[in-house]
Amino acid sequence: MPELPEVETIRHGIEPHLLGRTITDVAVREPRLRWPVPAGLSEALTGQPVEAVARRAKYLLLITPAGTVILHLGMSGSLRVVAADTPPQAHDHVDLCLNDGRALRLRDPRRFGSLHWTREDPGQHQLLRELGPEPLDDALTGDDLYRRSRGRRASVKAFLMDSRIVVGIGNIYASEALFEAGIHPGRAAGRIGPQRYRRLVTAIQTVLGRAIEAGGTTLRDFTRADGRPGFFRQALRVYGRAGQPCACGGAIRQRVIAQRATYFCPRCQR
DNA sequence: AATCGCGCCTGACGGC
DNA sequence: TGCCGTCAGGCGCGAT
Repeated sequence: MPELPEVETIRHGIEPHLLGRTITDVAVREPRLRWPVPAGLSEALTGQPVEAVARRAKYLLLITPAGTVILHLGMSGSLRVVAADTPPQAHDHVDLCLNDGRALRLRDPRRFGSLHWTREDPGQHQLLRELGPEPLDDALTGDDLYRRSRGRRASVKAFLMDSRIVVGIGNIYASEALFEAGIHPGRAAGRIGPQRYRRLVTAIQTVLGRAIEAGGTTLRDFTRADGRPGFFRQALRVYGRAGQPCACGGAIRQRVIAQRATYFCPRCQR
């Protein structure tokens, strides 16, 4: 499931294939994604050069002079750059055809992903407007998290996964960052001090940075634009390791916190 | 205002 | 072997 490191890996992978290329056609074989793929995309995009391939939170932004394609990969979405005449397989829902005979192909078996089109500033789009800071920017500080967590009784894990607080952290990296910071995922967000929030921000940045360097985490179906898996799975310290020993000698536990499977070491995390 | 629970969807997996 | 029920999981939305 693509979280921030996986989306950043995809962005980096597709960027050289798109930058400066012109869109020659858009083929929508299955418009029923999380929201319907807008009609008239081909008319809007044909002839447009791709000026930039950007990312905001877990959204990919394909920026053209006429507007921006906003893409979310949901749980199972992937992007490949293929020869445009490659026969589409099951769940290959959308092709953006390029003027070099290739196409950017969106596959999404579970169809939790989405594709939006806006002619306005994408930052003002409904889906992006209310998002919190990027975790890898200096904009995110421990003092901010501390301030915004006051009075919150929900778990720090739920707090971290709230995209209005900070974006890009999903189920895997929430467990990993909290382990790295030595904070128990079930602790109420409002009962953690400023020092520990500063440590948490450092942990988030360390974990996400390392995951990006490794090309993301492949659990089952994540692949990069060229089809290779990511290699961060073997570097995961707690996620998916219930019952295995932590470095401290204790056993890693699994529990449902914030409605999701959560992994932690009860000895290292308080 | 914060929090919770739902629903979208398919493939994998386990039990019988 | 094959069928079927269950679950995972991002995230917006409505209910509380």
